[in-house]
Amino acid sequence: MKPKNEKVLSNTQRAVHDLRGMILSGQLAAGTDHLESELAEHLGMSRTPVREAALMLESKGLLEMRPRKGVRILPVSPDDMCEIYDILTELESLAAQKAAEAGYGDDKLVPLAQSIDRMDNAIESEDLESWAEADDTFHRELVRLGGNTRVEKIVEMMSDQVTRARAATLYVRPLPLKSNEDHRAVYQAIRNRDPETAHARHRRHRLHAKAVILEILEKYRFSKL
Amino acid sequence: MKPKNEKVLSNTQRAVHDLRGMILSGQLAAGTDHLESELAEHLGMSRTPVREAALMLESKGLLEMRPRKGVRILPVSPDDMCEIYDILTELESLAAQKAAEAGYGDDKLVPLAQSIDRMDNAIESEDLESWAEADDTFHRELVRLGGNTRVEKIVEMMSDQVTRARAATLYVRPLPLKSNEDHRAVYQAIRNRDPETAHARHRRHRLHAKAVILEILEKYRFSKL
DNA sequence: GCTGAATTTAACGTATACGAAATAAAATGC
DNA sequence: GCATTTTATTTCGTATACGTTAAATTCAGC
Repeated sequence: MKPKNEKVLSNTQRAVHDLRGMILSGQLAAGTDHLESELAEHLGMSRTPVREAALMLESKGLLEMRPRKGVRILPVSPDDMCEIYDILTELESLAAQKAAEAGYGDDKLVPLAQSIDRMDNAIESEDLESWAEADDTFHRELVRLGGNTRVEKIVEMMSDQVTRARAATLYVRPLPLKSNEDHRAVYQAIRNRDPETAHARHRRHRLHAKAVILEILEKYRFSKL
Repeated sequence: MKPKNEKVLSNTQRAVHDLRGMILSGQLAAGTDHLESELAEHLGMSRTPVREAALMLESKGLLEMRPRKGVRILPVSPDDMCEIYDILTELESLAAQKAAEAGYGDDKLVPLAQSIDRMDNAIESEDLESWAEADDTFHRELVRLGGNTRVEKIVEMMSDQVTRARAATLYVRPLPLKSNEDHRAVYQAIRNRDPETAHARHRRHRLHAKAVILEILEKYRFSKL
């Protein structure tokens, strides 16, 4: 049996996927400009699907289309980080609360528990890359359990915008030793169907994360990322 | 002197503006499908800018592009309303808190105060249309004072999605007599630079609004709007 | 040598064209 | 008369072409 998962993506979809990847990986660096025609050639398609993709990524906040200056990959300033972390704080805490209200059984919480374990292991072996990946999974899964599809979309959008910043600061941050305490507390609150605690604890977690990041940005004089 | 405000909008921008207007006004009804070519003809332009506009409105959640079924104007279900009100609750409360932290002088709060007065007058004369308009202004101004541009964008997006629903329920709702007490309390908390109260009070206000709306939708069996 | 006007160039915005894919319609076989 | 295959039609996805306009360059005048 051949896997029928070979979906036929349109060029526009491919362009969105590829451009997003190139932006998040830093291959298209923050602050740089790129002509539609260059991007089109690089992706092996005409300008039309590239423009459509750029329009979509523009409304996701990853880039900006400026007539005759090309497509600009948007940098993220400390002020932007501040805005984004404030939003993530509110919406993820809401998700934690809703997840606790939903009363999930342990089986539904397995991915959450697993990501916490993976973070423990990663810290043990000081593997920051896998820690970051597991942390992402935890947050994404938490939001998913919150059950608000719009919150999911918004959080994903915001996360995309800070991905480069996270990568840049990962190795100058203190080891997030205490961080998993929060994760566990949130997880337990959801298991115990305690919305108040889930909300409050996750909120605290995010506020702390924001403070840590902003301190780093200040200390290392990162003005654009 | 002729007003030089006659900006030259691109066709794509015009299409976004016009289509949004037609959707919010109900001229393009929720749940209906429209071919790109029809819309293009109606707007007096080719398919290219219409497609670009549709792409943008799709990422704003107003419509959905479905190959060969045309552009579908997205209806808003009670579940959607629930999601949206939850988000508005969190983000507007955050804005109220930040506005109070910012420590604005009375002069900066004039529009807020004015919109409250206009709501009073509107209720006095039972003019629901102007009440709704002033209420919108209050909320938009509050969010603006919050100073988080991303919150502004998101709230605007969510508001667009419920505009039709609000119009549909405006005349079957009880007169929002108590509502202005909340507005005043939030306003005073911002003046008094009391973030806690501003946040809590606005949150309460929004939670109540959500309950009212959902009750109406239930009572009148609105399943799509 | 510098400032401003004229010219050239380049990039975008958008119309148009066309092939591919999906749906609808028609025709064929049972 | 119904199911199935074939054909026709429609609509979209995307390449291409072109006029417009902003930016860059050249040139003229002081």
